[in-house]
Amino acid sequence: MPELPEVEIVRYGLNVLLPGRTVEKVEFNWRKSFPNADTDVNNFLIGAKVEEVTRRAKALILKLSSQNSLVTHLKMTGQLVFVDKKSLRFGAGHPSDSLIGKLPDKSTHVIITFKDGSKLFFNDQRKFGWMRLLPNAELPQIDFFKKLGPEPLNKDFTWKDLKARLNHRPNTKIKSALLDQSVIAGIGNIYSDESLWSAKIHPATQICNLPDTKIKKLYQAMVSVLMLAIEKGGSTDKNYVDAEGRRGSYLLFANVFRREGQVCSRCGTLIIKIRLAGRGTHLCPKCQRLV
DNA sequence: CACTTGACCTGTCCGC
DNA sequence: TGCGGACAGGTCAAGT
Repeated sequence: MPELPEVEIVRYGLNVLLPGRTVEKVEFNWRKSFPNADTDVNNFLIGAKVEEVTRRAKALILKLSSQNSLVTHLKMTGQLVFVDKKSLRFGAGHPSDSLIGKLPDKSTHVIITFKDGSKLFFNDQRKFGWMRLLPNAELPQIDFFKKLGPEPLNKDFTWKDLKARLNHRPNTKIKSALLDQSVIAGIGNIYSDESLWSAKIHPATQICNLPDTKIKKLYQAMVSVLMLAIEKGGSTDKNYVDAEGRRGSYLLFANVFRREGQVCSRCGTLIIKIRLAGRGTHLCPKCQRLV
């Protein structure tokens, strides 16, 4: 479930909390979550200082003083939550739905303890997520990063760039293309449905049937949907929380996602849910006509 | 090349 | 109350 806005919020939070802290201890209990943990942790993670937290697509990157990076992908149910020493000891003073004071729990797979006693928890109920320690120089070469398209919120990414990338796949349905990380990086199921509703485009529209005006609208919709989601703390369906264990409220503002059977806020027609690209897909059948 | 299906996992919900 | 099955959605690999 974490898509670009959620991962960006976690990045922002961690980048406030982690830089300057030195790793003292690493515990992990699920090998697939951290496949190269044995070989490199002692050499490049223990004793290293966190310098900066960055993001590419839906991946978080903790830059370390050891010239390595700890890369994390949250996939659908992953969480990366920081807890300071005081909260670890007392746990109190936080809202009842906050995770702080309740960690580790049964979904905790990795615990990083810093020299000052604070901890970073990697939780993942469904165990799809992963952490990997890689030399900085190798980051651009791993498959995951190599094939990614541009960041939609980069200032130099324009609607014409979007058009050029979409035109490489004229016969693809627009929703499939939005979900394809090699076309644009960071969009997932929630924000593709929301962007398409906002631009009044049916998710199954073939790209060759989209005039420039629609692609421009889609570009604008995508950017404003992503920015609104960041402003609202992201979308929490079940699992997503930020770097301090707080949930996001964007789904309260969603127009179609998980709103099948409710009325379209633009025209009053009932929102429907179909299956497309193997995913639940939500749309207004009147606003979003298939051409 | 476009598209679908299955795999990876667990928790929740629905119908019987 | 318990049980089986469908479903949730990010990514990759394999099949149509």
